[in-house]
Amino acid sequence: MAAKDKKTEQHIIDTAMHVFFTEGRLHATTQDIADAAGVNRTLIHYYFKSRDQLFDAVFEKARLESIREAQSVLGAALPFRKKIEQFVDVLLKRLETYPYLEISMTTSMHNGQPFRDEVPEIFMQQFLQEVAQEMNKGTIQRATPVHFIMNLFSLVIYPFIVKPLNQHLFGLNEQEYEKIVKERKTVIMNTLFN
Amino acid sequence: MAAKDKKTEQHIIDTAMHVFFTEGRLHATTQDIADAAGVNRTLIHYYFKSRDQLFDAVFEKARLESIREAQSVLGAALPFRKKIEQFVDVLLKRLETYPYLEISMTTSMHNGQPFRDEVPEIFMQQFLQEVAQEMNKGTIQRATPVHFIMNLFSLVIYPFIVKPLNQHLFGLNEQEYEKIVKERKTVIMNTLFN
DNA sequence: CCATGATTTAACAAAATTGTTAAACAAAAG
DNA sequence: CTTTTGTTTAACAATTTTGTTAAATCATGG
Repeated sequence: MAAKDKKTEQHIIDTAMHVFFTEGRLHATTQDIADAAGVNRTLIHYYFKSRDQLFDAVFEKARLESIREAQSVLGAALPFRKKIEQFVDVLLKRLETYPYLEISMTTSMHNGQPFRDEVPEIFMQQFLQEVAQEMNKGTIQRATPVHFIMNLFSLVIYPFIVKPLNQHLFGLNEQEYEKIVKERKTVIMNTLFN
Repeated sequence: MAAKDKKTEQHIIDTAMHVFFTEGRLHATTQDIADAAGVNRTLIHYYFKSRDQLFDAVFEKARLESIREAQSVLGAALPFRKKIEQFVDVLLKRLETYPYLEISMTTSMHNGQPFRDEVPEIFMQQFLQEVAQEMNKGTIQRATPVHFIMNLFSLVIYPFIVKPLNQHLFGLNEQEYEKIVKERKTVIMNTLFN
């Protein structure tokens, strides 16, 4: 039953990802996750020895997915602006699925969850060079290249993270916030490019 | 002893804010907080009936501080650009003290922590009008005014939130990240203004 | 100094959570 | 059909956490 094996194991991981990264319940119990997965709590210990090891599996999968996704766009052979546009799309789509992903991973890293792969990603180093070239062309603001990517991530991700806070601050209801979100991509592109 | 009274009560709140918003340990126990405050756990129940009520007090204080700070700058009679510059300074300073503030408040709001004051802030509505005027002048990108403030918050706050994630992604050590942070203000101003 | 409120100590009950074990049951593979 | 593997059930121990209580001690204002 190697097939079903992996299937259930992955189902538990996926459910945990949903609980952590979609619902933002980073300190959900093993029982919570078992319930959400429609599975007995004992089964979680059967596949993952402990809560910590389930965490490890979840974070490793999330990390790999994020990197693969970023790489597939940023590493592609595309005109720079087109590439950024696509990447914004990818990020926005992922945020709909996992609004709490970055926030959770950061919190966890801060509280001792280590990254398995401590090596910086190579594709990112390559992309940084591409950014530098673009700065020389004058299409984007001249600065240390990481700033461009920081700006990109910030502008896309942050408004999703603090949605409830923003709704209160600006006095926006659900629909009004939806409307703003729809405008975001254009605003972001205009902000990033000269 | 009304004086000492409030003193200790505030000390506990301040300590909790430190634990939550500086260290990012949002699910610290009452014992953790008592220890950090150098105080007996029973005393926490003496001042705050329950963990939840301590939470309420902490979040209410954080919220009021944030609003007061924002208001004092954004509500001041200053040229627009100068105002934004000052606000970036204020935000950056606050982030050094409480890097996990926004992230924590958002997570908590999502998990049921309600805002006492559900009324949107008036000063923000006024400031939004100021932003609209500035857009008409052409000094900043033309869009729905909230976008400008979203951009501002995003660009300043997000890189702090995901510092560990960014360090890994870009392969930056502590000093290198410090250097980037120092450059942030200029980059942000250049990004926000045409 | 003494009365009052602040703070600690100790001890405890109740609940929640994690982790373990053994037995039973289900389903699919050989 | 029988063995193996996946899954559930039940019961339990250990730990952590919250919340409560009563008594003792400390500090200070009147």
